[in-house]
Amino acid sequence: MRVSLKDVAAHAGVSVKTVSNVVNDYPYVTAAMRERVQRSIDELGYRPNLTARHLRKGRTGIIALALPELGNPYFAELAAAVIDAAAAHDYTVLLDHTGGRREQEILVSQGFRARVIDGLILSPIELETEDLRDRTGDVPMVLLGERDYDLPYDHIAIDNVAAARAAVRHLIGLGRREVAFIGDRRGRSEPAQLRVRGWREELAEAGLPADDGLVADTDGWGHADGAAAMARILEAGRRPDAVFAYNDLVAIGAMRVLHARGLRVPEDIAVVGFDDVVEGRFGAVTLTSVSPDKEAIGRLAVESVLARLGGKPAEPRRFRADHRLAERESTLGRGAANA
Amino acid sequence: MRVSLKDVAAHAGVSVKTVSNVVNDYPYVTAAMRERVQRSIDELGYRPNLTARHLRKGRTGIIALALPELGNPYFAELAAAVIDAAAAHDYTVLLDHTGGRREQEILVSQGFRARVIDGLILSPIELETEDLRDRTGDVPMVLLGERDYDLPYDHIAIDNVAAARAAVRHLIGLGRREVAFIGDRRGRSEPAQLRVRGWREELAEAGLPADDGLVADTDGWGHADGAAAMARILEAGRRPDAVFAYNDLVAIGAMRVLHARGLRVPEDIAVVGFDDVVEGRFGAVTLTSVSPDKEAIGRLAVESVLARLGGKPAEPRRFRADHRLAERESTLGRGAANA
DNA sequence: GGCTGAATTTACAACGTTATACAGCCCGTC
DNA sequence: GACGGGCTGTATAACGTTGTAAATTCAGCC
Repeated sequence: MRVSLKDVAAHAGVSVKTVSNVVNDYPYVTAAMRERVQRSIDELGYRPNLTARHLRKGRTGIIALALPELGNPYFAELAAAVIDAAAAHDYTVLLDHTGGRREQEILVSQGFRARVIDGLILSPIELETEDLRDRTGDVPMVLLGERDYDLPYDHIAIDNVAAARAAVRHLIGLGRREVAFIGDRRGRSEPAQLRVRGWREELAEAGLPADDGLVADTDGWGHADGAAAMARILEAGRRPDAVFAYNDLVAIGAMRVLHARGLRVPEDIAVVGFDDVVEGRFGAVTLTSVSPDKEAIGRLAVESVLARLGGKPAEPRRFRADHRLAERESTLGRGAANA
Repeated sequence: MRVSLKDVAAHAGVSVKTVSNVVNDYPYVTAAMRERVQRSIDELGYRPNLTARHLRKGRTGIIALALPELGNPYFAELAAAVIDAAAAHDYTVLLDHTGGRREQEILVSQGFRARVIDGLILSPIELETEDLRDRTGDVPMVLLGERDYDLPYDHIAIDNVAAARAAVRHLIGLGRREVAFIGDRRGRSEPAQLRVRGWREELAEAGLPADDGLVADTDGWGHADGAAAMARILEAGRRPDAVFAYNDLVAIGAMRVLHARGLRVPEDIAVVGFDDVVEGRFGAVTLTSVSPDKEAIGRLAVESVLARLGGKPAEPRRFRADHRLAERESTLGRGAANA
């Protein structure tokens, strides 16, 4: 059985509290006593039981991070950033994935999946505002990503509309006139809507028509979805000279189809993705992509959830993490600097 | 403040234990009592404090999974498999990443990173047998991956030598005669050694020379490492007709370089990877790859760590998960079935 | 040598839960 | 109508830790 404070106390011939004092570096302990107790601790191999400590203190030292899917490298990279940011505050991260399904997201937001946690960072996809309304308020929660909820939770996102506009502006600046958007979800995904809006606004500003026939829906946001949507556009007889994809996976899937049909990127069709995942930097054609500052997002998320720990009812805050456009071969052509 | 059993008991006018009995579906509770208590529970919004429950029961319901890096999609996909397998047993997963660094791995194996856990699944890269020798034995641990430790821990791996041989056999069967291996770590990585061994054995069996000049070292196992190694081989004036890479990321990095230099895959050089990550199925040229059964690995890992919970000192077991070769365009050429 | 006050150590009660053991109660039986 | 036994419900004591407050020790000083 495991060694407890009591065992150490008996072994050292002192009270339990004294051992606790040594373990916690309580100042009023004589050097002699400290050494004597420490010897017993070492000898017995005592290790504090964190569950008990947490029960006593009311904190667990764990925050949960719930992401739609780990298979998407964007989320994997984000998870790594959150884990590192949490470690810097002596917190560990319990990871969950929701598949982006509303039910799972509700379960997570209510704390039914991971319940021994001090805080929750949730990246919702389908979750609705009403799903959060009667959330029991004991565990602070921070929302991540593009959805905009009118609720008193901290929220960390990048400016999707601005980012999308920058991407489309880049394409227009390169002389492209027919820019498709791939990755809408039949208007039912808010982040996709924001990016479509950016696309629309930037085209309008350039005096170009925003042709709804060039907005392609997808079921998901993986490689296969991008490939299927790109194929549909081409089979409908459309031939845009540029594609702005919801994310990098969709973009890479689309490029795969273009390649298979003998269309050159970027000569025939330029492609811009979103997320700047590592994968995009190592395809046959490197991918131009909107690059959110993942470290900043992870850091902000951890810091804001930890700041709420005391249950302080501060005003909810909205953080905007930075983004930039990483320009690569899929828009600039072979030999482009690998930004 | 949070509602506790005591509050519910006071509200319902019964003892604490009775409320506990209702919560835990203890059979000897009358329907009337059950309903009365349940009403109080609902009214007050009671939710059990798992920390306390865990303290009492000695279990936390959490297992830790420590992987080298999440950025590698193989590990992200594996993590997803473990999370799902754990959820099937009502366990949640605390995720950590070690960067594949020995010190981090030691810390994790000793439980210094995540300490509120019932069990640990560790995928080591640099960890040495001696690092585990004086591990304090309270938390059961299962090792994942290719390293072979002579220690009493369950271990789950695929047969690396056999898998590597299958990959090389496939290349030889396609008529390739000069097969490079990319991704050794100067002989210091055991899993790489196993794959090199498979490469060597299969070449020997085919009566082909195993040319050490065609074994390329890398510092890591990411895209960039594969790209650098491939470039080095070509710059040394070598022109193999096939490449077997340590993993898919290395393979994709290598293909990127081949493409940039105008070499065609597979016509000029066929490429085989390892891990079968999704990314490999959506490049301009889809990647032939050794495909380990990740679901099986995740399932076996969770099941064996949970089986050890009682501290039963059963004989350590070694599980071999299945693998197969997913044959795609990087060896078969355009139009290959997308296995 | 006893007094004072600071420095050190300790006893005890929590934190919220469940296991154990026991106390009623109701029912049928002899 | 007392007795045994199966149902229900309860008091109490843990689980291992730390905060509080009280007890002890000790040095310095009159």
